[in-house]
Amino acid sequence: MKCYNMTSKSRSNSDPLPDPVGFEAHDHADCIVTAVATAEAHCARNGLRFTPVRRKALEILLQEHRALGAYEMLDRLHEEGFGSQPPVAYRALEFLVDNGFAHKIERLNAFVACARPGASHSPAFMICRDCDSVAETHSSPARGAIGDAARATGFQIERTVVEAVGLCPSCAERADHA
Amino acid sequence: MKCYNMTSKSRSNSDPLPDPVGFEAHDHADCIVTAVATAEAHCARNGLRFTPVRRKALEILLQEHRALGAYEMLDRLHEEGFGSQPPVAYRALEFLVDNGFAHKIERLNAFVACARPGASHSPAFMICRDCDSVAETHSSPARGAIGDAARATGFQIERTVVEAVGLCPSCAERADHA
DNA sequence: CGTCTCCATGTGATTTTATAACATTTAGAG
DNA sequence: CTCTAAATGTTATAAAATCACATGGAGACG
Repeated sequence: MKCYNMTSKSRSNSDPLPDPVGFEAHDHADCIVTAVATAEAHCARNGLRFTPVRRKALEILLQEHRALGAYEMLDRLHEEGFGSQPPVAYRALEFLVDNGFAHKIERLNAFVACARPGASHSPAFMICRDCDSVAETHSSPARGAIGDAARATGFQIERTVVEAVGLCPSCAERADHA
Repeated sequence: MKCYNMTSKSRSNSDPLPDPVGFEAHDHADCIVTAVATAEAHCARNGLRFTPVRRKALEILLQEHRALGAYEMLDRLHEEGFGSQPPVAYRALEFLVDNGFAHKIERLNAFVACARPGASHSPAFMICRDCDSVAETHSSPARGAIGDAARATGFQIERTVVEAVGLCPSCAERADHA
């Protein structure tokens, strides 16, 4: 299966794929296998329990390949035979986020699988305001204006939320036509 | 009244002020007057209605000088004689945010008065995970890794959310002692 | 001055997102 | 085998945000 490193909220299977400009095409089935294996190895190394719900939650995020709300995740997990109450989803997602297998998109109150599992990084996201697709890249908080400000004030940065909102290539093109 | 350009969530009047390292001391009463006047002028110039609720909401944010949740704002507005239902607060806050008089801190689901009203800018925030204080600075989205990624992919950035989470100077110092 | 229209305000109701509290189960240590 | 700590499941509730609709006031226009 071919797909693009871009996530779209409400795209049915019959819709055309979004314009891949700048978003690397890759083999999705393979990337799921790889990501799950990476997570499994990380857990084994660190004495973490990669339990069935946690594994399934990660698989769902990878399969969907888009930002999923906690309650959407809950529905999926429940369909798969897990519990039906919010904490089931929130706990699995918390585990994935804490261990770097997924990220929370604050702007959307939603979660995406990490595009670079294993690699320690400060993620940054580009969020399309039109189609809600999300692409992950990385930022260097220490460099740049915020790093300077932190050094100047004595603020110790532990984590950064960097989310750019705008138009993805395909929606920008559509907007131009109108 | 002297205060610091730093906002703290749960600091009673009797608590000592936070360490001002890196946070400019300034005359707070004056900064409120200036900010309100700036907003008023901007509205006059642009045919916007700077109504009583909107003005009061801005004054409250400025006075509090910290990130305020929508429901906290609602309580304050209600105390001042305005309506008691959530839309009252959400609408006033939306107006302030849309016009650059306030910003939403996504990470906290809360709002702060803009520290640079009038000046068009991409705000960035430093949020203390210990005391919830928030300091505003600015970022340059076009430069830096995210700008590069956007250009490379054809993503059009319209707005950025940049929030650094970590320890403010005073909480970092306290942590060192422990 | 009237009146029309648009926007703002106010309210009740509901939806969406997230956490608290506690019982039960299960994996792994010893 | 048993003990312990962590994980799972549940009910209940809190917190954040929006919907839908009635009322009211400011300004445009005649």
